[in-house]
Amino acid sequence: MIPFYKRFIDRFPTVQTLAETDCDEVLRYWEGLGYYRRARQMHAAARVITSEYNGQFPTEIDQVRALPGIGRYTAGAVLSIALEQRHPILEANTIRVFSRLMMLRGDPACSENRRQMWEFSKLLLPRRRVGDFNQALMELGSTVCTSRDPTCERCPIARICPARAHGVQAQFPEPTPKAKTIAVHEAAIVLRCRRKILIRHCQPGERWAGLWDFLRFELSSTKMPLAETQIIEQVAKSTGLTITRLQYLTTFKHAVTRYRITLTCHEAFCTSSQSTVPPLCWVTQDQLQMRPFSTTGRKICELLNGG
DNA sequence: AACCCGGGGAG
DNA sequence: CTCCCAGGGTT
Repeated sequence: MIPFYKRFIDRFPTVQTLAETDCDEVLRYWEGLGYYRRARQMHAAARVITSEYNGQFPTEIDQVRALPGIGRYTAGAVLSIALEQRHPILEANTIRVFSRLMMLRGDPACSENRRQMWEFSKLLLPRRRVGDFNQALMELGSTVCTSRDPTCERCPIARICPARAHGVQAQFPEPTPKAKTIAVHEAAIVLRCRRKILIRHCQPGERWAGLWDFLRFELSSTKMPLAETQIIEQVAKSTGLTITRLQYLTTFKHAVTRYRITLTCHEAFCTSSQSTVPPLCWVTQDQLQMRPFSTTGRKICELLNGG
C-alpha cells in the first residue's frame, strides 16, 4: 500500500492537480488496488471541491457527506481526525469492538444492529480529542479486539467489557450469513488486426467502469468447440467483425465478490478493422501500458509481452 | 433493505 | 481453501 500511496501523492499532490487530470490517468495510478469506483469518486470529488468550494475541502458535515464516495463513516473520520469535530464513526474494526461491548446478538451487518451501533458510538464520544478517540477505537479493533482470538489480557477496556466478563468474547460478533459462491465462465479475446489490438472502455454501470478491457463474454459452456462457436458469435454481435482464426492462450481463475470466475483467454485474428466505434478502440501492443486495466486485464497484457 | 463492487494477506 | 478487510451507492 505504501508505494502506491507515495506514487499517488507524488503525482497528485493537491486537490487541484487531481481535479485537472483526466480520470484515465488517475486510474492508471490506482491500477491493481481494486475498488476502482473509489478512484473515480475521489476524482469527481476533487472536481466538486474545485468548482463549488474554491479548492478548499468543505468543513460542514452535510457538505462533506454530499461529496462523491463519502458517506457517514468517511465524513465523520475526516472531520473528527483533521478538524477535531465531534462526529462518531462506525466501520469494520469498531463494529467488532462494539459487538463485544454491547454483547450484540444477531448479524452485526443488519440494519437494526447498525442503527444501534451508531447510537452506541454517539454515546461513547468524548468531549475532547475526538479524532484520537476514533482512531484509538479502530486501532483497538485492529490489534487487540481482533476477529479471531482477541487478546483480552492486553485490552485497556477489558474491565468494562461484558463479553469478557462472561468469557464469551469469542461468540462475538456473530457471523454474517454468507452468500454462496457462483461459478462463472468467461472468455477474454485478444482480437488482432494487422499490428493493432482491439480493446474496450468499460461503461458506467459495468464492472470495472472507466477501465479498459479486452473483449470479454460470459460463456454458457466451456466445452470445445461450443465455446469457440459462442466466441465467434459474440465477437460478431458486439463488433460486427469476423474472426478468421481463434487460438487458446491460457486460463485464469479469480474471485469477484461472490463470483468464482474461470476466465479462458484466446487470441483471435481478423482482416478488417472497420466499423469499430467507441467504446471500442484499436491500439498497438505498446500502447496497452498507457491504459488502466483491471488486474486480470493486466495479466493478459503481460501474457502478450511474453510474461 | 438488498445488492453491487476487487484484490491481497493471513491462517 | 476460507476469512477478513479504516464502506458507499444504487435500486
